[in-house]
Amino acid sequence: MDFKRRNGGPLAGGASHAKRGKGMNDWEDSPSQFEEELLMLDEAEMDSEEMEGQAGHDVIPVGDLFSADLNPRWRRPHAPSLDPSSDTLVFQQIDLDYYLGSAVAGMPGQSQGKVPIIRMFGVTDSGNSVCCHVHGFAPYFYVPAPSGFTSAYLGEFQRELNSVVLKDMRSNKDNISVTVLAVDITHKENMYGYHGKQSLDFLQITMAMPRLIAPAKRLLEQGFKFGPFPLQCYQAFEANIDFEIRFMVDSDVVGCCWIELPKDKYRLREEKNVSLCQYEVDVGWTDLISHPAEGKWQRIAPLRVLSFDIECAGRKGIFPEPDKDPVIQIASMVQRQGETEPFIRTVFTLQTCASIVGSQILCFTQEKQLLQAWAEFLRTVDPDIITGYNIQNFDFPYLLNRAAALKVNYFPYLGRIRNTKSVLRDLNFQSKQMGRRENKTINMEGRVQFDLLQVLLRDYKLRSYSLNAVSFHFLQEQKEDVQHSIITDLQNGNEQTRRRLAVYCLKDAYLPLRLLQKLMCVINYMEMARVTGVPLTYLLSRGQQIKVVSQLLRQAMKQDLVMPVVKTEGGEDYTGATVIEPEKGYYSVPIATLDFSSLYPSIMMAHNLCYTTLLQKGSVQKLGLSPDDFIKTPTGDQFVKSSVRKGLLPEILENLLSARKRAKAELKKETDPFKKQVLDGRQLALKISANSVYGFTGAQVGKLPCLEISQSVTGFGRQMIETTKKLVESKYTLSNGYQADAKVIYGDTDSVMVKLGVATVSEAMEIGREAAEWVSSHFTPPIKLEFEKVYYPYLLINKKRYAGLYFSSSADTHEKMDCKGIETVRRDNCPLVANLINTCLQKILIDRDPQGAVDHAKEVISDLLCNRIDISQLVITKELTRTAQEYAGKQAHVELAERTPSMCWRTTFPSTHNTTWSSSCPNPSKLRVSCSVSQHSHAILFSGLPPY
DNA sequence: CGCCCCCCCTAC
DNA sequence: TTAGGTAGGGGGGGCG
Repeated sequence: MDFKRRNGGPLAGGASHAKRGKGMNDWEDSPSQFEEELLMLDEAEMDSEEMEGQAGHDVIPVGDLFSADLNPRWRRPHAPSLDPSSDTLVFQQIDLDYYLGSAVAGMPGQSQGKVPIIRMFGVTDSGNSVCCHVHGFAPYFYVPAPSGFTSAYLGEFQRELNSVVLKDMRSNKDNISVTVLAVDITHKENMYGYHGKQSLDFLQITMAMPRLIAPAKRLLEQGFKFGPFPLQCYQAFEANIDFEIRFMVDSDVVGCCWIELPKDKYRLREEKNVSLCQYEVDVGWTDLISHPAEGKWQRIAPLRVLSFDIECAGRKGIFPEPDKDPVIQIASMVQRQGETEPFIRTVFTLQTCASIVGSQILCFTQEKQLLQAWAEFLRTVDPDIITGYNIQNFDFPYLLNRAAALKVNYFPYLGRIRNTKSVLRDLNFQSKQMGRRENKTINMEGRVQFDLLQVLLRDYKLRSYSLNAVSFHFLQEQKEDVQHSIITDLQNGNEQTRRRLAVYCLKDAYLPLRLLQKLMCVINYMEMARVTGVPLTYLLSRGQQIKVVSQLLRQAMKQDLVMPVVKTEGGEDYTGATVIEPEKGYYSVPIATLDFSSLYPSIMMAHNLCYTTLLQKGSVQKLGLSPDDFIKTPTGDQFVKSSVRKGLLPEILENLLSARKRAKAELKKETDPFKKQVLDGRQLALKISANSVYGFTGAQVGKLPCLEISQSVTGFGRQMIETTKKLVESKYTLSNGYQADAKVIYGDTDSVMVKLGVATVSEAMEIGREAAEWVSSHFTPPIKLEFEKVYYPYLLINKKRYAGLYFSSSADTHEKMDCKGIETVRRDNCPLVANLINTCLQKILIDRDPQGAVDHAKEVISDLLCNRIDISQLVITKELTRTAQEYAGKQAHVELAERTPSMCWRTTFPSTHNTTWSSSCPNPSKLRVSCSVSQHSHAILFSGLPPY
């Protein structure tokens, strides 16, 4: 039941490793490893292709003029001419938005005034960019028709609603004359609650613009009167759906899918192009074909990914400020998705800079020109995805503010729409998952901003999120060693010192690309977009709920079910899972672990739990249901069986899980590593999506909470883990001929740890498998208990805190030492503690030497108190602390790590809440350390004051 | 010192 | 104008 990918890497921070020790004076001795890499890239290219315009021009001094033709590689491949009467246009859509614009002649939809137009951006197989304007789709929502309503009243309803919405507008700067485009009668059913499948008359109200939906909904809710009907309040349905999602659901488009525009069905813009894309077309919304991401439509277009990093010359000890401190270098690397190396590597520098093999350097004498030229470069390269490290909250805002300060007027046009300025905005995002997070946003139409830091913050739990630490963790590679404090000095030196800075800057642009590739971010995010149906950008800018909403709407539409708008109000929490009281201790016998796979999804499927199957109070009598038609859950809630109506949520879950099975099967067969990656990303996305459905129903401040569902799910779960314990303990007994009475010593939510009383791992595995199968037969499919692993030996410290040697594939050798909840896996302890405990656990579990663990712990602590600890192992974090203080200045919150048993500083970055540890504590009297080993459990405990 | 609450982070 | 859930360990601080 993983809700989040975990940090699966090695224990961070502990290992000591030599850093390239270069001070100001010894930098020129030898090229760094990174420079050698760049050289190799250069040589590889020399071998494989003719060098057209680049050879011999590694350093280009640029005066007042800047030409985009400096390097022919910058441009996208030539776009062959397109004839809409004979050619279809096929592209992978990667971004989708809408705008208000004038209707285009010949396209469907309103012709008067401003109309909403969907815009899709994408790339063809040959790498050409596409901007596609989709016409004729208008926003709408539903309300139940009042009783006695007939089509004769439609006109009156529309006129009256139109008039109240107009009256409600405080200003009408767009000069809107028609707000309600249409009102139609449709047959729909409220998805919330089972009402005997009667479909009712609903009014589908189509508005002229998305932003008119909210006032229309509000006016109808507050009380609306028209014609002969009395004043009444109307409950709105689907009035809170983002317009992009509405369009995608209705046209069966999912994020990052392939779009086909059949010949004769679209128009090519030969003039009046508003975008920088190579093809710009118009199409009616019903004329485009969306291909489900299956078979050949799973492929990914050769997208251009740009990674960049900027350097600024700050003043001593002050965080750079864009109104004062100049941008001195911008390094950029561009790579095609699917290729292994960037084909553009360039640095824009202020003042001269010595050449770097394998990269192109453009030197500027004026900062203004540098910025101008880089913006031009970006528009020429025309990337689909822009990455970097913290570009969202640092590099882009800094560039925009700096360009504004220097009045570089053509700088802030970074999107693909010519006349749309990129503007900086503050965004406050708050969720329970991620806490409160203040972010900045910059609009960049048609390009996906894929800030690697944001990806890592969302998907990985790490001890440190600095680029250096992250690179070391995932790539075993680090940044070029340049202290921020000397950047300005390097800039003010000569072309060699600036060269050193440029190498550093290039590497900071290179590392995000490497990480993106290593973590398969682009592929995994695309697969998530395809599986859940939301645009790629939503995955980084929005929460979890929108993904479920998108799937729910798609499933509901097939059955003419509509989603109500519910007002969000927090209520009482409901009861969750059971954690079996642990029999704490050290077990020198094998402990078998049995798990329910996908527990909550399988409960929802097995018992048909859904909005559409929920029987609200009195429904059983009202609908005259027989006891065979419905079930009563452990929490007393009632749901109709699938024989009466199959729920939407179970359907969604079945689709997700069966698709996951297919993806895993295909993954097994597939030999192409690239396709394998896609499939693996897909199965992961499917698993995560299935797990988030339950959370959605329980999200009380959410789009459609239903506590009857979520509390029934956990209720079944509690019942099941109890039943499992009883079943196992009743069958595996001495009296039934087994070696011992089995005992469930622990269990959490969906698992039981069983002491079977056997001596070997293989026996435990054998009985474990048999027990899992036998217990499964007592539950409704697809609920299934599985044998997962054997721990041997096993140290059970407390609820949610244990460690053991993990056996699953082989009974002969353990795969790892598995630690749960202990200091070794927590990020709020300094690495020293984690390492100490880790070593102690190894001594206890692997060496089976508890006394050795005690001795080791005592030794470390005594070393610590006598200042004998070698702090070199903290060298990485030491550097990070300096970074924090120098970069964040007074903003960096530095406090004594009083609670930690080591001499550490704790440094918290205000922006990321990222905590790092470093160096000696200047006040050892605050130190609080002790170590004791409990006689019963052999557990290492740290508490209280030291024996000094 | 015990008790309660808050905070952080983890296990599911 | 936007946000997935509960259980639970363990440190630390305030309070009586």
